[in-house]
Amino acid sequence: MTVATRPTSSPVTFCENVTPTTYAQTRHSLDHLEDLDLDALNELQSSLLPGFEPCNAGTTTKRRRGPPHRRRSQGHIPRPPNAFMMFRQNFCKSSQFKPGMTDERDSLSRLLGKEWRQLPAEEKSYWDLVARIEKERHKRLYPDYKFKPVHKKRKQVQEPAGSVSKQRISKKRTSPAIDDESGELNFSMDIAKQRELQLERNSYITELYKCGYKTEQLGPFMKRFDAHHRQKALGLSRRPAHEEELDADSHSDSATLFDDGDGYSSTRKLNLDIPSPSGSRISSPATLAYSESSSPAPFTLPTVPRLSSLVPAEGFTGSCSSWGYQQPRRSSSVPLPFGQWEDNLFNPSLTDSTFHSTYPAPPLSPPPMSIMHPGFCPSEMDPEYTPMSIEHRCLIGERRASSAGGMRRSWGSLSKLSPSSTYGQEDFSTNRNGNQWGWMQGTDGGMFNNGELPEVEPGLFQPNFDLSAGGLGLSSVSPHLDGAVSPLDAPSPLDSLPLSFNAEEVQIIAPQPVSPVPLQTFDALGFLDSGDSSAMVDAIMNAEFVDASEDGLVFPLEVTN
DNA sequence: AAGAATGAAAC
DNA sequence: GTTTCATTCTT
Repeated sequence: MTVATRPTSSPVTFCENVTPTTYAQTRHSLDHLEDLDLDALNELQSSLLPGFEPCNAGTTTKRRRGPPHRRRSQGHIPRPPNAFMMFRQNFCKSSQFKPGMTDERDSLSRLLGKEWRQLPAEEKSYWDLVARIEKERHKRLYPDYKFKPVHKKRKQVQEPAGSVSKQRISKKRTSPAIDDESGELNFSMDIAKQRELQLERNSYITELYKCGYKTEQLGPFMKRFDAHHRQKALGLSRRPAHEEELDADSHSDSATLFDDGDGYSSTRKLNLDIPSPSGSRISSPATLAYSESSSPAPFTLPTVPRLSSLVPAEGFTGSCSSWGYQQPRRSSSVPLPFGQWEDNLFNPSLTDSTFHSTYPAPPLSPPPMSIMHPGFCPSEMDPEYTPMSIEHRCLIGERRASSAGGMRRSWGSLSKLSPSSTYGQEDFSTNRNGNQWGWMQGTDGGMFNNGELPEVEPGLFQPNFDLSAGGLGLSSVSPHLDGAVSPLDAPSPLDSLPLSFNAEEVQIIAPQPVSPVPLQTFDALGFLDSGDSSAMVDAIMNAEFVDASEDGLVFPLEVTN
């Protein structure tokens, strides 16, 4: 476990230490690979690549069944891999990666592509060397090999002079995150700003990928991102919801970077994996993802600040009897639905004052980045949010709002909690000011022993996680951190609290593996598509209640009259 | 002859 | 879907 003295926002790369460390010892000049025989090459390669076995050139022996002309059994000889291929293969072989970490191959490829482009020159040259050796080995093993790609007949497309081939345009569109200056970001903004925004946009996309989102799921995220920044740049007041809907639906010339014709609409399709209304219990995929027996964690993600001691800041003269730090967390049960939430968030016709006090609702103005992600319900305490309708409640899934919305984990010192029959002395620690304090969880004031947080909350690693700092009973000093706050660069909560702390008492919890949370929608009855909300409400009200407190199953919506 | 386009390598 | 390189196609 790594212990640091200060929470940092040091960049956490997606795949640290992908390059074997032995490189340093073998950096001597290797200009004469051509002179080495196969044995020498094998030896050299094994010294460079841990786990290297001098089998056939190419790399692994087992290979997926390819097209007939490329079967090993047919005597096909694969090309020698290039540096990137070696890099990628090594990553997949290494303990960092296990099959199943990403559902989608291409997201891994994209991540690795980005990683490769950012790889320090020194590490790149390591992989160049490995690839060179591989090439030489290949030459020794198959002296007569010649790469003979089979060219398909290129179809002749006659274009009128001056027009641009469509093929050419689409060909260059490699990753949505790269080098695309077109799209919605192109409003009146100077070039430098645009570039900066583009970079921000790219890293946002990377964050999403890291958290397991798939390319086709990014549409709503980027839609909000673009809308938010366009608004910011133009300094406009709120843009009517229907206009945004129009933007999304009409594929006009204001296409976004993700608009491939069906970019946004694809996320509107419902992915049904939900409890049946009859109340049969179906385990949530999210629950599975959190369980220990599920597939291995995808990535090592950032660290979490953790306080072992809090004391009021010097000069703080607040009158509250309790103070602390609140960290909103997402419910650990199930993810929020995708797409529908986004698409309806701004629809003013979907408000309903009945649930004013209980449920989060669409914002009146462009949302802070923190709620541009489905998966985080803003606090009902926030004046920015208006009442929420039944429709909205359905949109957040068939759960009580309390479990759908962001929960808050608090810790700090509470005068109302003192050693008693409920909480024993062992539940408290004494800080250096002599104050007793303990951790609390949720809203019930339950405490954990001796300052230990019970578990690492996976939601902390979500890109949608909002590190807003709040003080218990200290609303005046709980700044809401607006803007794109990813766990990677969110300011330490320590920075925004009226607290001082002992540097040596601040620890970093070692990075914990976190499984990607499957994104799903929970439209049990399929009404969202039909738009028949009254039927939906009827059905939900008649649905059997499923008690699932233990294993985090989905609750039917609790309807209050 | 030079530049563009494309296949193949691993997963 | 990734990067790179060898080869082939096009101008």
